[in-house]
Amino acid sequence: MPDSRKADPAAVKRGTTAIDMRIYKAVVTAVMSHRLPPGTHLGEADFCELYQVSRTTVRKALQRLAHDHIIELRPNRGAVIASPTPQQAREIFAARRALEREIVPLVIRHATPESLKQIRAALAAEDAARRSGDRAAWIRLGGEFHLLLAQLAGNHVLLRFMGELVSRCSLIIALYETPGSAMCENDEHQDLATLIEQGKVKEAIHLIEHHLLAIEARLHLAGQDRKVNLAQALSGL
Amino acid sequence: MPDSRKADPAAVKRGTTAIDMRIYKAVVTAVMSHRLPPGTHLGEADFCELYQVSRTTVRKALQRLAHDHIIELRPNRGAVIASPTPQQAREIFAARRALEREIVPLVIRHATPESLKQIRAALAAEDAARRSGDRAAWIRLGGEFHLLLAQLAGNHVLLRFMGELVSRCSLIIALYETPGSAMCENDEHQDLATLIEQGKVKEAIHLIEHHLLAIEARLHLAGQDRKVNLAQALSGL
DNA sequence: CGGTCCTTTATCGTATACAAATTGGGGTCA
DNA sequence: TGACCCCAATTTGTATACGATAAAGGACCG
Repeated sequence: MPDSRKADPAAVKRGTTAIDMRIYKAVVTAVMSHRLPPGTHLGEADFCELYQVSRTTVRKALQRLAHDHIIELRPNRGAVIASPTPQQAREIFAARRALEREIVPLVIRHATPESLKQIRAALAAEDAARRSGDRAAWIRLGGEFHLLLAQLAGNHVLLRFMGELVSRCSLIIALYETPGSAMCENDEHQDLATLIEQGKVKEAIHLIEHHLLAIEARLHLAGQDRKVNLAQALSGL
Repeated sequence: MPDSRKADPAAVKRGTTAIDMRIYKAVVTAVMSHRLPPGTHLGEADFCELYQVSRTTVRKALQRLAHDHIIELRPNRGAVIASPTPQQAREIFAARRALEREIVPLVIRHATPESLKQIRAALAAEDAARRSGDRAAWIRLGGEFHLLLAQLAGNHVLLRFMGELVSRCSLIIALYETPGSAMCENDEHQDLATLIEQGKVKEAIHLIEHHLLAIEARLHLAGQDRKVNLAQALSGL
C-alpha cells in the first residue's frame, strides 16, 4: 500500500516542495528584467493556471514576495508589483551603500582564482548582453553582478539582504530612470573588478560608493509616483 | 444577513485581519526574551488552540518567521526555533556591525529632543528591568534598544533588517553565551546615548563597534554546528 | 440628463477536508 | 534477547469550498 503510486497527480507532485520557490524566483527575475513594471496587478488565478497549482501554493509565494517588499499585498484587492516612493528609494540606496561597503573588502579578502574567474565571466555576459541589444538581460545581469559580489563575500546574510535591495532597485530604476542614460555603467563594473584583482581595498570601496551614488543621481526622485500600464504586465508573464 | 455573526469565532474575529502578525510578534518577543530556546519544536496545532484560528493563519505566520530565519521549517517534520551555527553567528554579527555603523550617524543627524527622550526612556526601562531582576525583560529590552536606534535613524529598510538580526542574535546568545557574563552592558548603552546627545559621530561609531565586538567576544563560537542544539533543545520544551 | 444607490460579479481571506509522510510502538523471527 | 519489519497514529502539505469584501454596472430618482 505505501508504495502504490497514484497515477494522475504523480508526475506533477514529484518534486513539488519547491514550486512556490519557482514562482518566487520567476517574479524576481521578471522584476529584475523590467518585464513586470511597478503597479502591475498579479492575480492569483493566473499563477494557478500557469503552474498548475492551487491558490494555497501561489499565496505562499506571494506572501514571501510581499515580505521582501517586491510586491504589495492590499487587503481584499490583490497583489501589485511594488512602487517604491522617492523616500523609500533614498532609504534603499542608503542601505545598499552600507552593505556594499562591507561586501567589497570581504570579496577582496576571500578572493580566489575561482572567484575572480566568476567575476570576469559575469562581466563578459553583461557585456555580451549589452552589445547584442538584449536590454532585459543586460539590466538583469547588471543587478546580478552586484549579487555575485555579495555571494563571493561569503556572508549569507548580506547576500540575502542584497537580493532584496537589488530587486527593489530594479523597481526604482524602472520608475525614475531618465530615458537616455545607461543604468549600470559596464565600465565601472570592469574597473571595480580590476581593483578587486589588485587588492586595492580603499580604492574599491570608493569606487563602489561612487558607482551607487551615480546610479542614484541619474534618477529624478523629485516627482511623485506615476501610473502603470497593464499591457506590459501580461506580455511579461 | 451581513450582521449575522457566527457564535464562537466572533469575539476573536473583530478587528483581527492581522492575527498572523500577532503570532509572528509573539514568537519574536518570546525569542528575544529567551523564553523560546533554539531547537524548540513549534506544532501548528498548539497555535491553533492558543489563538483560536485555523492552521492556514498559523502557517502564514510560521512562514514569515522562517523567511526571517527565526524558525526553521523542515519538510514534513514541522517547525523548530532556529539554531544558528557558529559560522552563521559570525556572519550575523558582521552584518550587524555594517548596519549599525550606518545607523549611528543617522541617529545623530536626525536627533531631536523627542528622540533623545525616547533613548533615555529606553535606557531607564532597561535599567529598571536589570535592577528588578526580570532577566527576560532585561534581555529583550537590551535588544530593543538597538532597534530603537534603527527606528530613530529614519530608514525603514535598515530597521527591518535590524529587526531580523537582533532576533537572531538573541538565539545566538542563548546558544553560545558564557554563563557568568552580562550580555548587553547597560553602561555601554548609556555611554552611547551620551555620545549621541553630544553629536560625537566618530566616537559613537567606535563605541558601537566595540560594543558589538565585545558581545561577540563573550560567546564561545569555537565548536562547530554539530553538537550545539540537542542539549538545549530538550531543556527548552 | 446626471448623480446616487443598489445589485451583481469577481476576487480575496479563512476554514475545513483529504492525502502523504514521518515517527513511534508492537510483533515476529533469528 | 536483540534486531528488524510492519502497522497505526499523529502531523504536515495541498486542494477545495464557503463567506466576505470591494469594484462595476444598471436602474431609479432628482
